[in-house]
Amino acid sequence: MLLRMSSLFLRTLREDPADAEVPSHRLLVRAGYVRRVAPGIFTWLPLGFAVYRNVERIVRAEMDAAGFQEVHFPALLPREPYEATGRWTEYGDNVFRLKDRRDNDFLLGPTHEEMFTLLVKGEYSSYKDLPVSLYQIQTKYRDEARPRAGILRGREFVMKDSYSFDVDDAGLQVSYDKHRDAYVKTFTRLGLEYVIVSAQSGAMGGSASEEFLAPCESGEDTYVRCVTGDYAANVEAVTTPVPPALPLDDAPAAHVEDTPDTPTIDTLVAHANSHQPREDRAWTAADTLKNLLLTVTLPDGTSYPLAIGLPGDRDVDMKRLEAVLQPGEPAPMDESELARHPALVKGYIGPESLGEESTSGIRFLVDPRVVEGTRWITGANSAGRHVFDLTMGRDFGADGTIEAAEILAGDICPVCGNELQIARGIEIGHIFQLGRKYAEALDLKVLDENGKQRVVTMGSYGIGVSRAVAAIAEQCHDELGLRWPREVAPADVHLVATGKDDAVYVHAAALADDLVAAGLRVIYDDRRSASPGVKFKDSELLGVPTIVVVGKGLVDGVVEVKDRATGERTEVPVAEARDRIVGICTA
RNA sequence: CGGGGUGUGGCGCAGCUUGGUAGCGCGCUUCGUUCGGGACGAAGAGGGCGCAGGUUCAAAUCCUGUCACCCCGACCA
Repeated sequence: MLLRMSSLFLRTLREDPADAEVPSHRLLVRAGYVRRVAPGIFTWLPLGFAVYRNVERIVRAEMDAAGFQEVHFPALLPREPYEATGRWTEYGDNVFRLKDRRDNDFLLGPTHEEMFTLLVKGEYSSYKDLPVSLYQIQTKYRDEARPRAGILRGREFVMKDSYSFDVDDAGLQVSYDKHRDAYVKTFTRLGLEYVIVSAQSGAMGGSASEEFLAPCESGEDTYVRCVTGDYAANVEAVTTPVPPALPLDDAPAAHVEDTPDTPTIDTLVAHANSHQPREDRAWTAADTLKNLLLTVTLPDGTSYPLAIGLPGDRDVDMKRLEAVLQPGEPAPMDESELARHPALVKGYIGPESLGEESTSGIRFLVDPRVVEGTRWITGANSAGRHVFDLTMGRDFGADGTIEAAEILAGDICPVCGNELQIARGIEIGHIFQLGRKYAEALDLKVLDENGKQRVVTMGSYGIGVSRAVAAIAEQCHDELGLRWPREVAPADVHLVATGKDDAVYVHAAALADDLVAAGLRVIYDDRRSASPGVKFKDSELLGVPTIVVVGKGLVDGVVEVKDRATGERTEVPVAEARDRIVGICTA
């Protein structure tokens, strides 16, 4: 493959595009790989499309190698299958909807669980046919409320989605593990640095779920990892280690105190330290118990009140809260609802007024850190007063625990007890055990060996193919431009001819042909009008891994070979150039 | 949906406060010089200022309305 810059459909930009913030977006536009056509919708230009195809090729190769079979659904889909699983309405504004000339409803597929389930249902009906895993590489459409970061979060994007079908949970686990292995191979080959984190399965339902995240500042997902490397999880899925219970008798008896002018946790702590000093150490915000009131709305429109108690040094993480309450949607309790619970004194709500057995009857869940024997400063259910040394298990109880507190750097690893770090990443893959949700909704069953109907259990596995291109760009660039890993790069060699000497161009063209004949993909900058500076800048911007310069060294019988990633440059005798370059590119 | 911001040649921007009929850089065309780190000179092509009303002798500039886009947040398999 030989691309001549003089005729290549490419225009690089000297300046950053005004609408690009993240590096991948900026560089992919500047280097002429993509162009925006509408918010979250992009055109791939020749070099960008070459990279995209390389990523797609690798993904496909690894799926095929794992024994998964490729199919291809339409992106334009009828309403009915999505109606059957309730997602026609559930997806809301996020799905692109349209009508045909007869006024029938259609949608542009945001995901294809229904279609795969129905496909298998239509073809298979025996346990002997299972397991089977099918996949497709498809353009997906989601009308994101706010597309952002260029290719990273678009409204049209390409995704590889796979689905496994098994008769039982053991089979599902095997299929899941096979996909996990295939993903590990795929992302490694793509040259991506990634972490595998435990995740919530989200609205898709199901149980076991892991995400592949590419660590990166621009990433939208926050995850934690243990300094020892034995634990990583999406913040939504982090579990808080439960501290050991303390003896109930060690704490002083609970006592109510007047605490004027303490509207915030900080002022309360200050007041406590000056008026009710603790015997062993100073009070901190972590010694206060704050009780939040929520109204949780269920999909059927009904709602119920919920109280959450957590240490005062932490806020509620709405994402975590929503994840655990799903499908319920939490919102702060409004004044009118609050007014219906006379036992609650706003600002001074204490645990004694909460709980299903209490006067309010409101379900009360506490943070896992609130274990038996812990003593708290908290509301006394009386304006202007707080209760001190209120001890869990002695003075109050709860209806259960809830993982809703924000995760902070330095929190304890649930596996080994070391500290957790917080980092951001791009979700490039997600695997999870769907279970029987879709099979049940769409009645996918097979006959087992006893002739009985069995609901099939499914797994669902996705790789963001177009997003992976951006993720690689995020991880592989420097201040000069992109630095593609060889296998996804748009070419192996970027051959630059400089100067005005015809001999240089004759020689460079011959070298380009030789390299192509040796099986390399070559971009040859044969432009006579561009200055050397422009050509060097462009070669660095485009990010092809090996840059070869034929120019002023030619009179001394050498060409220059540069490694884009390391910056290393070597002079190579002309006679050896071809073999040396081929060697580098095929190493 | 809430907050902030921006719409002016292909791209990046100035001009708007204090109305007078649009400018700069990059890119593009032609000629000449140049040729190892985004060359230089000269001559050009290309927009009527998001859109719709209004005020005015006169509107990119003022007023009203509207649309779009970007960023932060909410939302998001």
